[in-house]
Amino acid sequence: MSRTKPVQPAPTTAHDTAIDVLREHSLTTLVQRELERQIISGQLEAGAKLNEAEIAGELRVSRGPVREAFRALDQSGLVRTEKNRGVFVRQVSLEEAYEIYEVRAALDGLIGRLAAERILPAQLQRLREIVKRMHAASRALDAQAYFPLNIEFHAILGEAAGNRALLQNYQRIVNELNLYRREVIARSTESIPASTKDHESIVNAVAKGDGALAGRLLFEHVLNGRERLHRVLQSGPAQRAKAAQKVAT
Amino acid sequence: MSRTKPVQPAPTTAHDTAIDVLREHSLTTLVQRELERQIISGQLEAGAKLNEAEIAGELRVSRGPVREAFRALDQSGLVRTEKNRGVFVRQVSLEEAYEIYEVRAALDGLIGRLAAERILPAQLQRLREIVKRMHAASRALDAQAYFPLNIEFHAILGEAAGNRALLQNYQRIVNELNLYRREVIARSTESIPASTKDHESIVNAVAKGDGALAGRLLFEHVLNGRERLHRVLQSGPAQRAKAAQKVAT
DNA sequence: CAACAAAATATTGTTGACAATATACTAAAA
DNA sequence: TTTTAGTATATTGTCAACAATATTTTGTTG
Repeated sequence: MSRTKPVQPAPTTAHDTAIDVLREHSLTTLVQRELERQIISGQLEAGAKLNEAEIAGELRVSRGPVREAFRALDQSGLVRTEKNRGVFVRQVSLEEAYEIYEVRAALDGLIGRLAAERILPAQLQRLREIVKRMHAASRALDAQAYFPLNIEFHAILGEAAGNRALLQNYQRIVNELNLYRREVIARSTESIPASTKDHESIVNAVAKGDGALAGRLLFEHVLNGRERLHRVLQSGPAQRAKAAQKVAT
Repeated sequence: MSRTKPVQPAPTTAHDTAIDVLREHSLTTLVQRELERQIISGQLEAGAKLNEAEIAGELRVSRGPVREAFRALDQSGLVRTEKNRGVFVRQVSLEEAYEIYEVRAALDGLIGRLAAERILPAQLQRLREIVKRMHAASRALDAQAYFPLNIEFHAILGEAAGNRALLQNYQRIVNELNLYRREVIARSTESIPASTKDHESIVNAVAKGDGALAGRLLFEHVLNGRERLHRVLQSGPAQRAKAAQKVAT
């Protein structure tokens, strides 16, 4: 917490911003964000039990704020609460993931539709550059380079849609899907070429201002991703390990 | 655990259920539900400040569970929190309502698409009956009878879609829209005939199993509703009061 | 009387303590 | 050895007190 370095003569902006952080955010918010980060990043893995006292101790706060953060995380679908037993990082089953994919498809479809109508030239330019880099990563079968591009691609589109309520719901859904750890497996290099083609078509539709087409393409893009996941999961443990290894490298 | 009541010879059902309620739900959950109910019903009106101590006193609990419930409600979009100032029933602006309508359209579109594929004969039968009653209410311009039918109609469709994740997100969105108090105004008798026609077309598409059509119709149905709202709001204070009165009666 | 300053009050933020429940452990019996 | 009952420990649920911050009231000054 104490960013105040006694050595430094001028406790200027650095100190002020630290104060501002505490002025704006309560301990509950800080705890919530930190746990969110740990869950999303996989640092806290699915199914893990969150011990109130332990977390409170690590973050140097009392159990109150931790419990409040738990309620928020529960509502946002990142953890599940069992009365008198504790809270656990949510495990998303295959069936749930399937359902969530459908919801994401609908929201992404809307994003495409709106983005095609409202996107700014600068944003379109960024999309084109990303697709270009995706092609390169695709040719090199470089998953490590591809996935951040994929995330950025959808982030730009979400932004371009210009609908805060939509973006908020979308983000929550995407977070939930990321809980489905096995999804990582699906992020094998196999799906990259097809996915890249999808992205290119989407950008073209958006560039044309064809909202209906862009919406449909994005809708199908998400469901295609779901099917790719399905196929990888059915390919058996051996291939799965292999696919996962490709990613891990 | 000890169900053995030395005094009572027959630990009756009423008592058992009360015990079960406390076994399953924490005070936080109870507070959350009660506040949800009051907000949705309008008993707590938009913008109202929620006083921790006051609510805790009314519900006979301490402030802890109330604060936890606040965090959950905040996350679900029903209240807004200002640090060191308190929590307030969320006020949804016209702009926000517009955005939320778009999200609802997308989700309702998905509901239509899925319901057309998965609906059960019994559910379809219920939909047909509702539409029949809607026609009656429409002819009589009976808003009081119409609106519950409308709610039930969409509830059945949501159920028929058979996607829990979807239904959950849908419900949250609808709750948020209900915070837009002025929406009530839009529920004037004027929109009933058009809305009824929409519903009839939707049922037909669902009955045919035409998911694409049902989805599109529901998507447009929601956006039509938004436009009807827009028109009523632009019709000026006089007409607005008149329209509201029609509903209130 | 208006505007400002300062005290008094009310409200939220945080903490630690206690109660209720679940889990882990130990020992006795089959 | 396995099972089970009972006990000890750990963890969650709830509460009340304290600290920090906002709001209101009061009083003073121009």
